[in-house]
Amino acid sequence: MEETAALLKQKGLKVTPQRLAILNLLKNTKEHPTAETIYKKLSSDFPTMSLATVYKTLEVLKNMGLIQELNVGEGSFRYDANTKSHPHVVCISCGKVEDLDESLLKDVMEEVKKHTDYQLVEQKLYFYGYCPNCQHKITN
Amino acid sequence: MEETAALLKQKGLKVTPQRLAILNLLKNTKEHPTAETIYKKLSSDFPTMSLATVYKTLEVLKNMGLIQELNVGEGSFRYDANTKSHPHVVCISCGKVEDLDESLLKDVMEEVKKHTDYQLVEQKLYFYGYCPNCQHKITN
DNA sequence: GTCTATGCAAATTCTTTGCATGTAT
DNA sequence: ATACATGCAAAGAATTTGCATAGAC
Repeated sequence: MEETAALLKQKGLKVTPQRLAILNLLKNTKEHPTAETIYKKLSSDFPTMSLATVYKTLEVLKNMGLIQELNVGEGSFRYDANTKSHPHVVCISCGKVEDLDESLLKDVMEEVKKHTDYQLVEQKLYFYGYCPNCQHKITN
Repeated sequence: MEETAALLKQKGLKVTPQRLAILNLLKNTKEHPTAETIYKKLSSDFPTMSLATVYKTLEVLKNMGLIQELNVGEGSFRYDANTKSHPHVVCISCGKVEDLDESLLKDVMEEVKKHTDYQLVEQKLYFYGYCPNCQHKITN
């Protein structure tokens, strides 16, 4: 993943092992982890890394537009290397957070613009329900 | 507002001045206040009321389905006496949070169901942009 | 009178900050 | 060599909890 290093450099950021690890982790997961989760996952590779570094790094990456911060309604933030603002589905049984196809947005935005005189620039769409897995559990 | 007392009673809750005040405040505002805001607004009428009581009351009212909790992405929650899950617009200049017409939802949900195998039960839709007021400020 | 709600203070959780040291450039 | 990043510990904000007292029923 030399690509990740290039990304950081391009943004004028120093390339440190911690930054690489955090950004790569986010790029290679679909889990939308929290700062805490990231910290725990990396603590085997970086036993001395502090949670503060995770937060500082996430802040920097967010400001540089390399990641985005999600707020699913839990009281803590989740992070996503997909920076396009795309809709999410949250499983209300197991807590999993998944992406929804972004193609939804166009139609939705059209509709919304009819209903408001705000000049819209962004949106956050969260859908809640039972994932296929949890549907089975409940049925049984 | 004897109606509010009846609502509480009906849910098996004791009717206290604090609960009445909090629920009435939420019913009579379109501002989607935070716990802190509610606390401040009521502190003239209830100088001895504590913030913990506000939080406890909001928790109870939420669990009873009399209010809903919003998470606009600020790190603190807002509260709304309209318990139907309806979309919101947030002004990214002045921070105001307004309701959007709920009629939007039907079409949106139809569309979303085509894109996921989750069994959807709810959604939270937040749109961000500039309110008419702030649009003027920026233009000038 | 009983049982729940309140108010205070302390505790928790998530996140941010200050500062000395370490490290990428 | 310089400037920025890291790690630690302490501070901060939002929220929750424990417990004695007060108040609703």
